[in-house]
Amino acid sequence: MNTMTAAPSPFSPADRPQLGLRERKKIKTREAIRTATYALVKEQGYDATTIEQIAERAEVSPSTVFRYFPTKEDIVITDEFDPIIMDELRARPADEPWMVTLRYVMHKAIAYGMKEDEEVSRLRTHLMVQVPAVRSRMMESMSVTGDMLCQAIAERTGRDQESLEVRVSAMALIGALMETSLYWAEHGHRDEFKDLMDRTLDVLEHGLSE
Amino acid sequence: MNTMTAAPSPFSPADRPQLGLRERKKIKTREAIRTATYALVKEQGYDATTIEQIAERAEVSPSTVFRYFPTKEDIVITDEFDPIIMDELRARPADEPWMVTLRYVMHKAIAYGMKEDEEVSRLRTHLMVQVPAVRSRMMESMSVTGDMLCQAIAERTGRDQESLEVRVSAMALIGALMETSLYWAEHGHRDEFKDLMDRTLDVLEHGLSE
DNA sequence: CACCTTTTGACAGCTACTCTCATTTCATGG
DNA sequence: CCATGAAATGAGAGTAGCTGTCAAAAGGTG
Repeated sequence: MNTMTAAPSPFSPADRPQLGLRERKKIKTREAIRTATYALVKEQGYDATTIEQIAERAEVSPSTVFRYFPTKEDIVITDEFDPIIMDELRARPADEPWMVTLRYVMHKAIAYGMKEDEEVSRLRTHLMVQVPAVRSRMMESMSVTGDMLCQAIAERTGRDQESLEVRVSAMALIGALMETSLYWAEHGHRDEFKDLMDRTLDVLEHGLSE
Repeated sequence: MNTMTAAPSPFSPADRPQLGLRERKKIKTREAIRTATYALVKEQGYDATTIEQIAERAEVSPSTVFRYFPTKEDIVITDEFDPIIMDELRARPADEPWMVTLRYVMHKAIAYGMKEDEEVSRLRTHLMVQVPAVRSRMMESMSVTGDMLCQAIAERTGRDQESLEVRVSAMALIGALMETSLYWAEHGHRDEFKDLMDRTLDVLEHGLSE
């Protein structure tokens, strides 16, 4: 479990005086690297942006960049949603139909993601479409979300978390969400993401038979 | 040249005299690289196997390896199924229920994949579980399959190939198949893959609502 | 055989990423 | 306030995947 503490963005380091100077600096460095990366990527594209450039603009050494993020892709694909989704899932009444819960939680997650920084959300999905490495890494990270979903589904339906059925359900859902994001980005973010999500959930709810 | 033994592909170069020497050599080189890779990976693992070693054993230069395969991962994740699946899909009567068609075609694809070389199939899925890069690349390549599936679904259901609904259906299916493969490998290939596939299709058919 | 095209190998170069080690920066107890 | 230990950083070397170029070799053709 990657409980790396430090819920990322919505709070600035100054808001948490209870943390030591060391911790606050770490958060600041993390944000500096991310900010530098987003800026450079917007200026010159993902591939043309090197770690060295990122390090330079963030005013750290290249070594430090790798200490904070295992890969270059990871710098752009923040996944802070997992714990939020999980909490929201658990907060719903246990007897609520699963699809209702899912729909509700997804709406919440979208709202959260948008509020944070819409432009960043767009850049991220844009990169998912354009840069295969980013898309791949995103899928990888979503499979972690998948494990989490398995747990949630198992809790709700009383089935075994490790059963094929549960795992397939989770992965089908992940794939569908992924494709929804891609669709949104490919169409220039013109649709309301929430509406697309609803249509996606409709498809999953009724099965692929028709 | 140590190939010629256990040719992975159902056709050996010698069987196709209609091709020029040039074409036959290319096929042979391709197979040599694959064979060398599989052997080395089995001996010392994926990460420990370098392109240089592969080139050496296949008796070609490293440059040539990259000419035949864009990435190291691609050497192990053959995807020759797409055209077969597509052909089989088109060969089914147009009024057959979609899920029946899908089930039939998947069975065919599995039978084909197994007959080819069971051990290679196992090694491949094993690598998918163990090596993230391979798993990622596999997903990437499956999204190509996804495009193809969109076309098939659109043809069958009369919907727009580019519609969100069709794309979500395809991607959910892909995700589910992926997870089924992983499940199979993680459980030591003990189950019959065909049975797992049936259970997966059951889940998709009835929707994730329950 | 001569000529053209395709394939190959050798090599140089870039960059993501890893590892090690010395230096600096923060935390803490006296 | 300082001394000691722990953590974070920077510098540098090294690995390996991957790209590009160019000349040599092999295959095809008249």
